[in-house]
Formats: sequence, structure tokens, C-alpha cells
Amino acid sequence: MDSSGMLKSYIEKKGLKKTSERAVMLEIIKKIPGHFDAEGLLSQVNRNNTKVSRASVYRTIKLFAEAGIIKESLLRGGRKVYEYGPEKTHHDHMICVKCGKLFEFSDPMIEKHQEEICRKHRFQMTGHKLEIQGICNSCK
Amino acid sequence: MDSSGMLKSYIEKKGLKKTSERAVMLEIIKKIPGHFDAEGLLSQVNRNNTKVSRASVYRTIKLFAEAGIIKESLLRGGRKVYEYGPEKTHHDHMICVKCGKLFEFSDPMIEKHQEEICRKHRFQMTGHKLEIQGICNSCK
DNA sequence: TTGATATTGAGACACAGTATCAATATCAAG
DNA sequence: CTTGATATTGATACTGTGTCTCAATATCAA
Repeated sequence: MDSSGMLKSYIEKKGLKKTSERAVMLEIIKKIPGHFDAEGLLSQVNRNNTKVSRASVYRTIKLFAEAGIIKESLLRGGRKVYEYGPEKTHHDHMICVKCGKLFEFSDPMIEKHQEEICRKHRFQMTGHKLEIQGICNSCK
Repeated sequence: MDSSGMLKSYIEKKGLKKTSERAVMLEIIKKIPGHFDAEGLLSQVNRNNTKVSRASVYRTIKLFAEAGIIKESLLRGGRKVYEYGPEKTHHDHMICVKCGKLFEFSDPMIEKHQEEICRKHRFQMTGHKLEIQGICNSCK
């Protein structure tokens, strides 16, 4: 299912209502290639003719995350960072502490070990975040 | 070296000064068994006869972290969480999303895979954080 | 004892995010 | 189409976590 469908079914399931604000935000988020945060999205939404209030941007981001349309991917200096992509597979992040650039990676072996550990501790995993800090190749 | 020694040598190295506030905070932190945050420490410090201002608590926490006396271990709802223990080895966390309990674990295989990935990407790792969210055994 | 300077406390400030609430938009039922 | 119930919005006040400022004070070497 595409993200518009996901939003529609989430809205129906919860007895919510379709609004132009949500439609506008979804269209803009779809076009963002990488990561984004609430403030950045807010200014992008209000850059053009469209206009959505700060409160609604935050509310809608939360709604989209609950609907599975976007994912909260990490915290950057106390700021939540999201990314579009219901079809995207899970991945982890490397953050360069010098230039702040973000690199994605995924390692099935690490995932496997995590599952192993959870089994051992009888812990039912619902999600995880792995973040490696360091210095990237071009900053060395 | 114990934490008092670490503080002393860090202070000397940086040309800083010994103060009663720092001593008081170190004594209290030493007695905290698990994790703590700035606000919790602040109220603990000011509960008794001792008194340290909010600003100084935050400043001193930062100083202790730089001196290696405490470690920033994770972020919990936008709040930084620390733990005492210069001798403690690195470990990762499992957080129960129901009861909020925190479990520690460490897995050398995961660490190894992380190093492998960093080598592959020519990324010089300086630190990492792995956090598994889920439901703990007693909350199932 | 003195002088340089690191430190402190109090409070203002910064920032991300949430709560409040009256006005408005949506939508199902008639 | 109109109506009524209610979900949503925008404006703005507020919260929580942490930082900055700056005058007063404590520390320490000379």
C-alpha cells in the first residue's frame, strides 16, 4: 500500500477526518529525499502558498508516525529526526561528529545478534536504534 | 585510578579549581547505583543540608563526563541520562516500553560487526549507542 | 596578603515540543 | 442541502531541559 492509502485507512480506522493540512504535508514529505525534522518541515510547508500552523505540523508528524507513513529515525542534538518511507527497510546510522553528515547502513548479522540477545533475556523486541558516532572519511 | 583521583588530575591538567560543590556532587553520584539525570541529581543534592545551584549541577555533570567520571549513557524522552562508573565497561540498553525499566547487556559479537562496518566505510568510530525497545518478561 | 582568575548562584534566555481553547472544517444522518 | 456532532485548526501560552550572562565570591599561587 502506498502512503496515501495508509493515511486513508488509518484515518478511517481511528474515525478521524481528512483535511487539506494533512494532504499538503504528505505531499511535501513524499518529496523529501532524506531526513527531516519538524521545524524544517514547518518552514518548507509555509514557504509556498500553503500554510500550516506549527502546532498542526507537530501533531501531523506524530499522526504520520503512528500511521507508519514516516519513521522516527534518530535524535540529533535533542531534536527528533524523521524520514519518509513505509517501504524502506530498517537501517542504522553513522554520524560524523565533525561535519554532521549522516550515513546509513544495515547489517543483517548485527540484527541477528540482537534477536539472539532478546531471546536470551526473554525480551520481546519492538524496535531498536543503533547509532555510531565517529569521523567520516572526508573529515579525517 | 578512582574517581576522586580522576577528578583531581583532570582539574590539575586543565588549571581548574577544587570546590566544595564538585566534591559534594561526586560523593552523591558515587552512591547512586544505576542511572540518573540532571534534574534528579539536582533535587538529591539539595534534599539534605547541601546546596548547589541548577546551573552548577549542569556544569558539573558536563565536567565529570569530560573527566571520564560519569558516562552519558542514553537519551530518555529528550533527557540525558548518565551513570557513574569510570571502571565500567561499555554496554548497551534494552528499554521496556511498558514499565520503562532499563536492562543492560553487552555483546562482543555486535561490537565486532560494528568495527567491521566502520572499516568498510572508512569511518573512524569514536562511540556508539545501541538501544533496543520492547516488552520485558514481566510485562508480557 | 594580595591579585589573577575560576566558580558560583540567580535569573534570563533558547529551543523543541505540548496543552488550551475558541473558531472552523468535515462528514454522516435526516 | 441542512444540520448537528465532533475532529481539527491556529494562535498563543506554557513546559521541560538545558545554556548564557554577569556580578559576587572562592580558590590558589606568588
